[in-house]
Amino acid sequence: MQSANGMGKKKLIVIAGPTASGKSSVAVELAKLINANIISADSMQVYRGMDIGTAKITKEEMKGVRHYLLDEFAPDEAFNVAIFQKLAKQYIEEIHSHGNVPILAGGTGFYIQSVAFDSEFEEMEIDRTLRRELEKEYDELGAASFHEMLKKVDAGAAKSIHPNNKKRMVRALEYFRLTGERISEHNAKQRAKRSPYELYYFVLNMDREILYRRIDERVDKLVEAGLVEEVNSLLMQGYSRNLVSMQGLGYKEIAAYLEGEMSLEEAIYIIKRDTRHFAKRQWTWFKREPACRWVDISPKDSAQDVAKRILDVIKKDSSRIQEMKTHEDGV
RNA sequence: AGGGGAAUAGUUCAAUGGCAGAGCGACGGUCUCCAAAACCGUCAAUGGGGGUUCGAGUCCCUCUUCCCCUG
Repeated sequence: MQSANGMGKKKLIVIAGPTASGKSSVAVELAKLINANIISADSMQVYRGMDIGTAKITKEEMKGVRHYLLDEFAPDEAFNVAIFQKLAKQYIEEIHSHGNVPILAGGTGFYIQSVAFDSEFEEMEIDRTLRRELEKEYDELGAASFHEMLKKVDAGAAKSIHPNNKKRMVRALEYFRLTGERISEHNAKQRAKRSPYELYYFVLNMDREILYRRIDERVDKLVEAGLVEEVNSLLMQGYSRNLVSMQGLGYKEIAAYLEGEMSLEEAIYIIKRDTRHFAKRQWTWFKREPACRWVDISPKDSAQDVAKRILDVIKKDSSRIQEMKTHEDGV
């Protein structure tokens, strides 16, 4: 019998948080405690050959815990939420079928949402042409006229999307043309969804000052570890600067440096700044997600400590759900 | 010490004597198929004192601070 509060549902643990908060190692420690497997929820770590810039977890750091969705794509392959969701759902099922618990770990809130709340995406692989056309139309008509056009078919979307936001303007109209449904209505429906999982959604949280310092330090370390060489090697292999994967933090800036557009110092400054901005956007995302539980950590806490604290919360919740279940059965 | 120059938002720069603006930043936010992307909003300044003028960031005097040159 399926009902609210996770009864009858399968467990899914999420370890999220801003970049450089220590998610990866906490996820590993937690996985060791409960015999779980980890699915990476990261839009950049799926790419092979992009290791240093994405601060990808190493074999040793995995400590024998199985990780999914790392290194699955070449840097010039298309990747997006829909693809992520499809694969992640497959892996979750596979992990459950082995009797293990899946941990979704990463910083891409949008991707986590798509799995944790099972967003619906239509099949639309083929339709790159329509999007191209709409993008062209947007450029030709200008933001204001395009906005008017959208308003005629989907007033709700037109109201909530800023005319300057080309990506979402185009997407909203594309969605309508493709499905005949308004994206504003679709989104409202999706937002009302409950998780199909017994969901434990944790967000690692750290003092802002401290996190920003960690980001600066990490960028310096990445450069020392050979970020420039990594980007150079990708370019030499023929991966173009305008690939989506090459828009990742650290990659576009170092590519610009290698092309002589800026000094290395400038590139490093920009990477640090933009990574801080990124962390801020991640916070904003998780803040508006009501399912999130914030785990305050300080740099002194070891990954094991944090993992234990998280496990305590899971146990408590889990036993409450169990109680409710037996109570319901007894009635 | 003498001579010259500068002083405007956290920072880099704007502003015929006529409503002090912009970029970067900091802060807040949006997000349901490019999301490490894309986009929006808010904050914040004329170094101190005097004068000229209907009106001074702008002109004059003075103090302070900084830069350059000479010694």
